Order: sequence, then C-alpha cells, then structure tokens
Amino acid sequence: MKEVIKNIVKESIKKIYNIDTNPQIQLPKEESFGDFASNVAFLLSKPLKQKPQDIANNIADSLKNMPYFEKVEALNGFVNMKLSNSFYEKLLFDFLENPIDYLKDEAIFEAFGIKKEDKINLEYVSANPTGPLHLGHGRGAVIGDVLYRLFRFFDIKVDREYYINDAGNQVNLLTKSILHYIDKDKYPFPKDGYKGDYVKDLAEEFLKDHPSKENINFEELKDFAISKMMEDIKNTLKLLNIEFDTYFSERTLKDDVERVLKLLEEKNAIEEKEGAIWFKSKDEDKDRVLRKSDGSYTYFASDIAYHLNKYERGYKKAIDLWGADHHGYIPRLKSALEVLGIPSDWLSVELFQIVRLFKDGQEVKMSKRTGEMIKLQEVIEDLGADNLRFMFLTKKADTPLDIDINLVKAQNSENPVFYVQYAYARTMGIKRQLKEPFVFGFYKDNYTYEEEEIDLIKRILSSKDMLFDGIVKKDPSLVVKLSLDIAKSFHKFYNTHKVITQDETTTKKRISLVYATQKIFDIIFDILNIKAPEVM
RNA sequence: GUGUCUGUAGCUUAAUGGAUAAAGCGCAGGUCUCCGGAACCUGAGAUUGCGGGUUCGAAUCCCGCCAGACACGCCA
Repeated sequence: MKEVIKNIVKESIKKIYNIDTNPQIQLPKEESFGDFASNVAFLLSKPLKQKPQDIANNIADSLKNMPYFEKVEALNGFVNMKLSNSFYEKLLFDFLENPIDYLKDEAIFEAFGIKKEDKINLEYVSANPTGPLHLGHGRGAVIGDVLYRLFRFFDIKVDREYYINDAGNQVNLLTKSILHYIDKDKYPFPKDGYKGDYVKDLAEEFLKDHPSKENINFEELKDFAISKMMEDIKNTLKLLNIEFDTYFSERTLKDDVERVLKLLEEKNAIEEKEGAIWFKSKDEDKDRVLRKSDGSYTYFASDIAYHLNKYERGYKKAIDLWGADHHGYIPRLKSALEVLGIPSDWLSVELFQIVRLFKDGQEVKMSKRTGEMIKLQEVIEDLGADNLRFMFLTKKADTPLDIDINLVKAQNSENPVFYVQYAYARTMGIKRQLKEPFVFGFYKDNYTYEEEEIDLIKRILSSKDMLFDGIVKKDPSLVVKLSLDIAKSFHKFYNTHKVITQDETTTKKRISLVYATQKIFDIIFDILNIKAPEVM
C-alpha cells in the first residue's frame, strides 16, 4: 500500500525536478491530514535550495489531478494525500479476487536482506531437558511459532530448530538428583540439585525397568531422563500446536567444539591460564572460559560451535529467541563468531521479557496442585491454548507481560481474544442470515461508501503493510494488533449499518464488506494459529 | 562498582527524527421497536523522570543527573 503511493510520488518528483528520490510515506497522526503523508519536501529542501512548503506545493499540484486521490494538499511542508474511494474500492476488489496474492509482497526479500532462495534458521524454546516447561518458555514458543508462520506466509524459507542442552553440567545434575531418589542412603542430594515431583517420578519410572538399585549405569539413567524430559516438553508444546523441524543435540557437537578451539587459536583469540582456556574478547573487558581446568567445555564453547554448525549448514540468516535475562551474553557470542569470519548481522538475537500470571489482582507464583513452579501445561489446561497464544502476543516481545486470568476468562470486550473472535462470529451470523437471492461472497460494482465502511476497507487493506512490518521488525505482536484494529472497525461498522436491508445494491455492498472481513480474519487466525469460532 | 535496557494520561501500553503525543482499562455521561447490546458513541485526563545539547523539526539522537530491571561464575 505504502509502496504503491511511494512510487506515485516518486514518479511525480522525477517529472518535476528530474531527480531520483526515495520518498518516505507515512500515516499521518491526524485523520484530517488524509490517509498518507510524505515529508519528502523537507528532505529535498537542502539539495534544491528551496523552501519545503514551495516544493510541497509543486508536488501536490502535480498529484492533484490523478484519479487515485480525492484530495492532495501541501501543509506545513508535508504533502498530504487523501485517496479516493474509488481507488480504495479497486484495491478492495483486488484483495477479494485473491486475498493471499494481494497480501504477499516480493519486496519482503529485499527488505529482510535475503534472496528468494535463501533459507533462514529460527531457533526458539531450546529449554534445558532438566524439567518441565514453565510459563516463560511458552511466550518464547508462541513468538517463535507465529514468526515462523509469518515467514511461511511470505514464502520465506525457514527451519524451526530446538537446541537440546544434553551435554553439560545441568543434565548430570539432574541425573544425580534422580539417583538420590533411587537410593537415598547411597547418593546424597547434590548441591543445587533438581527438586520437584517430576524428579521423583523419573526415579520411580526408571526403577520399573531396573528393579535392582545396585549397579545403576549413570549414562543409561541420564539418557533415560533426557528422553523422558524431552517427551514431556514436546507434549506440552503440542498442546500449543507447536512443532519443530529439527531437534539439535548438543552432544553431537563434540568434534565441532574442538575444531572451534583450534580455529580460535589460529586467530590468536585464545589464551591458556590457570589451567583453563579463555576466549580473549575484543568487545568485552573480560575474558571468558571456553574449557574449564577439569577438561570439560563451557556452554559458551559449545554455543560457538553450535552457531558455526548452523552457519556451515548454509543458512543465510539465523534468528535466536532468548529470554531477556541472557542479553549480556550476546556480545560475547557475536564477538567469537566474528573471529571465525561470520558477519555480525548473520545472527540476530531477539529477546523476550518475563511473563507473570495474575488472579484477582494477586500474582500467582506457585501451583496449587503441587506447590511448585507453575508448569506451562497447567496454564494451557486452565486458559486454553488459543487464549494463551493470543495473550502472549498482546505486547511486544521486549515488554514484560502480565496475564490476568480473570480477564482471559471474561466474556466481554475487555478480553481481547473474545473481542476479536466475537467480531468473527458476527460475520458468521450474517452468513447464516442471508436468504435468496443473496449469497455470502462479494459483488463487484461501483458503490458509494459511508464513513464506517471506508474505514473498514482501509483497515482490511492495511493488513498488507502490517504483516510486512511484522516480518521486517520480527514482531509477531503486530498481527494481534492488526486483528484488534480490524475487529474494532468491524464492530463499529456493524453497529452503525444494517447489512441486510431493503435496498439490493446497499445489501450487496455490505455483504462484500463482511465477506472481506471474514477473509482477512481467516488469514490472520491462520498465522496466529488460533481457531475462528462460528458461534460463541 | 561496571555494562545493557527501561522511565510517556491514575493504570497497562503505542508512536521509521515529523504536524495538535495515540489507544485500551478505569472515571463521567450517552446509544438498538436490535442481521448476536457478549456491541457502539461522546467527554474529561500528559511540562514524554530532570537538566543541557544537536537541527528546519526530539518521546525518539548525544552528554550529565535521578529512579528501576537485568547481566556481570572454570553455571546454563
């Protein structure tokens, strides 16, 4: 949409001044300024040595007579454009002829800095297999999943990956904790060990197949625990309709880790001291340990190896989704990757902030059932997958999120999920009401539109820019915002105008609008991966 | 202490360096002889933490201060 306007303005400037520009098109703050505005006159002011207002006047004059615009005016140096209803109508029917084609945009590849054949790696969740998923993991999982669906919608090739930390200290610690519950006398509970009922459950389950408490094979127990935990994690993710293309095991990196150390050594980026091997960072004031004095590798070392591995698998870009508490770790990793010759914009790390749960104004921290940390699975069971998915995306990832249980269960417009789904249910209601000769679809014609109708059309058409932005900014919350915007416009339209009237032309016009609303919702719900309810 | 980030209506949040800072909740007042009122409309409410600077223009960029979160481990 913006792109269309941009090219029109660009052409016009070329005609007047014979120069190439890249005019910015923005949505004006105030409605009376029109539908689109450009500040291009300010930018041309210096090179042309003319007042912004004069330039804006010239541009406005040349745009005025075009059929796209109802009104073009130069105000305070801005060029304000109001599109004609007929132009909006044309775009609306373009959309209706083929919604998906209308929304897709080849320009996304360039905007995102890739070519069409390039593949992206999207890594998220990657929770340690040392316990069940909790609420925070859910947020990362849903953000990742919707991001994936957005990419896919625009035909960007992307693989979803889950990195399993099955090699380090933590899984050993889990195994030792289980051992303790197998034989309390023989194995003391380890320092910083894992508590919680699931550890005891793992011990009991292991004993089913291994009745003897003697001669327990540590590695066997560890494998057992990891596979059980991953099974549990996958089941929970499944409840949110989330799956992965690849589960990547840290253990398979052993050779890569050693290779990384050699490569870093060649670049003179490591140093041995106090029996350990350190990475000499240029970007940080502190050196970081890669290999501990006991000979084992740190998480940092395998993480470098893991990302090198991804890079060598041919991905043009890698996106990682991390909890915001890891933000200090980013410069370290990027710095090491740069030493290995991987450009710093290859990897982008998106952070998401913590999630808290509230009920009756009080934060809920512990599960009533078990007295432990609330498991993601419990929250899904309580609130429903669709509600939770939607709620996770009501704010930008980088903003802390509070979820109010009472709100999510409320059946009114304060509940954003309800508000949007109710709008959809209303479109279905209209569909059910239609009688001969009307059918639910669209009727192409030249109509005159009233304020609420044209507003709804604008909202629907704005989806193109909004989804585009969602990818460029890697911000899936824009999809939820879009759904709320459209729902609002639709409710207002619905409240002001009857769809089924005595007048045939008016009825056909409004059926077309309701139909368009439903079509865009179908697409949005599909990207969000939530159900579109026919009745509520 | 050092680093990163954040500070916007009473609350929760928006705002590619652009015009009179925008929504939702809350508050006050309204709207169907209604295709789903489970909805809609109107209004009041802001010195964008404080002080400087950069420029045609700053919530946004730079500097200083104040407040908060997070990170600073041979954990992951």
